[in-house]
Amino acid sequence: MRLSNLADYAVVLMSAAARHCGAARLAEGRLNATKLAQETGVPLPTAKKLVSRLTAAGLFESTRGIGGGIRLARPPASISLADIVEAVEGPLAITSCTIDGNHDCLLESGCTVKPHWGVVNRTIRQALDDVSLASLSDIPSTHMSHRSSRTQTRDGDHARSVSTSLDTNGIMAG
Amino acid sequence: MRLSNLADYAVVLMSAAARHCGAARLAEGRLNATKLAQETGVPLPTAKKLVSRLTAAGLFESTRGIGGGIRLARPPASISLADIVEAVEGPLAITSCTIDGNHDCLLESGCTVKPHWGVVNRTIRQALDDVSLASLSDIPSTHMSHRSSRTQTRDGDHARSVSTSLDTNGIMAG
DNA sequence: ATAAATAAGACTAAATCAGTCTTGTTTAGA
DNA sequence: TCTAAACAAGACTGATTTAGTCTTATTTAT
Repeated sequence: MRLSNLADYAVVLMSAAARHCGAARLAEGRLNATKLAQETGVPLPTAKKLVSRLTAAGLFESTRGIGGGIRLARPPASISLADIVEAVEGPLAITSCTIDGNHDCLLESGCTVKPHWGVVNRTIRQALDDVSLASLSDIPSTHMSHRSSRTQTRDGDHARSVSTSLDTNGIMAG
Repeated sequence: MRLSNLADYAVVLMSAAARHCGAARLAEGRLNATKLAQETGVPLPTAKKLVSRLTAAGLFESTRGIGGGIRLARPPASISLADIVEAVEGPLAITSCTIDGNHDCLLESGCTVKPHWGVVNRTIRQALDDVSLASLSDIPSTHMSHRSSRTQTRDGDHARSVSTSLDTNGIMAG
């Protein structure tokens, strides 16, 4: 029930990208994976990989060659968390049985659980859809889900582990 | 962003248990992991493991010995999907930074993303909380998220792969 | 007191995920 | 026109997590 690290990184990366170029002022920055990695602290190779995926998914537009780079394909307001997560992790489904065409079910037609997954799934998707990239780039705070201050490669150790006293702004008080 | 197989199995298992004993008529059935495995098609060793975890989490009550078995610790109406998922997967948090006390964040205090995870997280938890075990045991249909009709062990091959034409009751039309 | 039945926990194997490296493509400059 | 530098894209390897199997410990009826 957790987001993969890759998806989390992707959100951070795109959030940074949104702050930078924002489809409007595209010629401004000549943004690329390296720059994003520097700013966010995401390891460069991982950033490159994610940029690839996000480009393939149509969230970034890339230009090759010596003057190349990337830019957001759409304005930040029209990109949601759901878009990003789905681009990195694939179809957004809680259980494999909620994926279309998956009929390898062992239970013989007496399953009482399946109908409910659809509801849960829609709710979760909605929650992710309601947060746009634009809103992500506004309020500054402290976060990133790197598990540890891992060894940076020679590509740059622009990020350092910070321990702030800001924590748990409200989780699972259920 | 998918539930682990184990968590999915756990839901199916408890749903079956709810149909059976239901804390009220507890003496009725002498339910145990083996019986649940038979009825649901979940592999026996896996069922045993899950029963252990669910018992440790306080959702099942177990009795050892020759006449032993398990039963729901609380009435089905007061057990939610969130309870089950949390029992199997641990704290319900979308990103590791939403877990209390996790401060291994690489980004140096300018993170604009974190504040939003709390909202998303609460929404998701609510969605899982809104579905009770009681409601799961009512409407029959077809489902289970086993990926394949895998080779059953000698313990029993009570389950067989069924392919119905029932699909996608509403996912990610978003 | 013994043996059978059961839950609990340790262990092994598989799958997935994260991260690194190499290759291919493009364009500026000589 | 050729060469070299910059960049994205994709293949590969290692590590972590997850799923599944097996063994051990505990309890009670006989």
